Amino acid sequence: MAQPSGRSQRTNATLEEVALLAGVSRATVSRVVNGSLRVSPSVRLDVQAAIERLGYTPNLAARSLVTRRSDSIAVVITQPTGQVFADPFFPRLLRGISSTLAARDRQLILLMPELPADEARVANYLTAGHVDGALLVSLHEDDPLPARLTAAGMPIVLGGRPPKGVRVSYVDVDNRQGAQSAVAHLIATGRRVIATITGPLDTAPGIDRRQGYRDALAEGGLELDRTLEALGDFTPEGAAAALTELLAVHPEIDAIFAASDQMAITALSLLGASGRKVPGDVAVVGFDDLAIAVSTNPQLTSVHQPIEEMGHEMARLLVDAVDAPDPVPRRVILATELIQRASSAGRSSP
Amino acid sequence: MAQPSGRSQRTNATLEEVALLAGVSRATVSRVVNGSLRVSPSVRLDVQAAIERLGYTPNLAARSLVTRRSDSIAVVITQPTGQVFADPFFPRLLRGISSTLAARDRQLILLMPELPADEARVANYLTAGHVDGALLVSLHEDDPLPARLTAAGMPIVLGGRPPKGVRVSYVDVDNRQGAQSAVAHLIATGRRVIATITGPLDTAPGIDRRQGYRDALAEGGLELDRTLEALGDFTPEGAAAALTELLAVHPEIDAIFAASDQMAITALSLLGASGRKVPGDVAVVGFDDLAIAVSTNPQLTSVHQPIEEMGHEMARLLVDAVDAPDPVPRRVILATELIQRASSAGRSSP
DNA sequence: TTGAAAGCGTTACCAT
DNA sequence: ATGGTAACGCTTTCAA
Repeated sequence: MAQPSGRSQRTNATLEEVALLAGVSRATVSRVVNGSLRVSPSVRLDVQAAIERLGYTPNLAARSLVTRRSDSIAVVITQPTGQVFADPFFPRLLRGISSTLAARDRQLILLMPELPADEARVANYLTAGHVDGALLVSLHEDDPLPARLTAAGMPIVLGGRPPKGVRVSYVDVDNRQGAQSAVAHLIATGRRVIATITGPLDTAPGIDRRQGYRDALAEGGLELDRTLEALGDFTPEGAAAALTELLAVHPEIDAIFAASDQMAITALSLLGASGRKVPGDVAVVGFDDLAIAVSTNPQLTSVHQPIEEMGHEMARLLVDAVDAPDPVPRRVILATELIQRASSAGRSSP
Repeated sequence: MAQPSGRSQRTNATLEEVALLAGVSRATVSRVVNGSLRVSPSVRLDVQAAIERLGYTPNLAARSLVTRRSDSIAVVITQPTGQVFADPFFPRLLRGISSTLAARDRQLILLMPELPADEARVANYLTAGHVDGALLVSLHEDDPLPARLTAAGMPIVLGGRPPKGVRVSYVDVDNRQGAQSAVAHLIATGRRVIATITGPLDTAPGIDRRQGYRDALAEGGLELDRTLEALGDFTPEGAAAALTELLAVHPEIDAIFAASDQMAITALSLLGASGRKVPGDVAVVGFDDLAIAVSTNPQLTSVHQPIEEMGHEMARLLVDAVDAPDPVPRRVILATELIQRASSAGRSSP
């Protein structure tokens, strides 16, 4: 597995050396390091001084060998097609996860299987007990990983609603409510022929955002017209195709809710090309609230997702589960927020 | 350090159990696992069968304890202000790093210090010998980490040109050449009053891209006019301010090279708002080639960076250094590519 | 409250 | 080519 040669190693102080310097036994030093209460204050001070002096840091490998815990958590990002990466979702999620994990003294081990072959490797690695738990992000619909890990007794938390009837803990943003508020806003500002460009309908966000669209229509007393629902896939190409079709069938459209900013931006430019004014003729609302939303012309109204907080919650849930195993799956749904900008300004205000 | 309780653990097969089943000694099994040649084929087969049967996976902690290597690599992302994250740079870089590391059987440990306090923790963690080497990305100008790690004998590779006279291995994209090709293209298509919106000039990309702009001007026989160089900071706000100033002083501008797509997109919308046609009146070229470059109106010409390849090279360089220590710093500069789209179409071709 | 000693699972050296 | 046997650095009974 690892045949390459070794390398020069900073000789770190060991527990033994600290014990020697402090004039106590290894066991006592260990107790100090691990915050045991059964150590007299004076000895504790001596030991701490010795630790300080030697710059001692515990050898994680040795500790892990005996405790059978690694104090590290895997984050598994199973990139679907690779295309879904037009936004800085992962950096922000990772930042959220990372800061919470750091605060609780866990290492973040990042696994990004690309090929199906990698996935087997990953599953193997995880079940081999090298990590105490796993955070799973952007799973495909039929990914066997959650079931396998759960069966192996490994605590996991998913990012995003799990497919089917998989009973596991997860954290998600409220896609449905986010979409609902976006469309409700369009209705409130006088739009009546509201189309949507959906995400792929084999993904939870795609499904949930469309449902939010339908919810808002129903609540607003507008009739659901399936020909106003164009299937997109979060990509510019897909959005362009969907919108072209939409405009051909429904030239009277006065608002579009796109299930992603990427698609909304495409819509912005296509609408312009077709001679329609935004928001004069057609209002556009996106989903994601990417940074570029303020750079488009006009600036894009969009649904903001608390991505870092999602990371925080995922890490918190998992670490809690690792520290105190509990078979009951938890779920956390985070609220989204509609950020209103020029692309959906009411007709009264140009 | 870690006082919380343990947790249920999958009891993995051990070397001992495999040895028992295969009817050989632990040492022999170890040799098979590590691909030693000094094992007879028949025994090797027996052992492999036993491994398979038991689903044996080596205990990394135990291995690391004796070999004094962790077979894991840290990726340290010291996010500067947090704003610089308008593009999916990190996911792509991480993907590149991850795949190369996986291919060479190293674990990727991700460290994202946020506060200066975290940085101390990180430095400590790294020098404690828990990883075999570190990949450092997006350092601030005066970050002490490279020096500290190098002094501690830890192999490191930087992503991006190092500040000042720091002598370490690094991988960078050819920002200068990329900018040069962008501006050369503008000159070649008949533009004569070419402005630039720079990045922050205390960062390597900011400096290098401006230099590329100047190179192209010189090569094209155009005189350098510093009032055509507006200071930006990669953000929409900064770009807007810079461009407004620029247009006030030089209403005759017929091309803009923005040091980032984010800024180029802002320029696109501001130029439109000011009544100028792109590319009819003014050509615009960006840098990054973000996915949205194809969704803007008009589509944005931009300099493409091989980010995943950058990750590959970084990982490769580091793992090589870990396996075969060598004090000579290496550097790899990756070529960029100008992707021509509508925003810089020549005047002859509308 | 403290110390002695027994492992944890692996590698690597030394015999055979 | 194979096996026996020390380590590796730490935690954790068990005694004292």
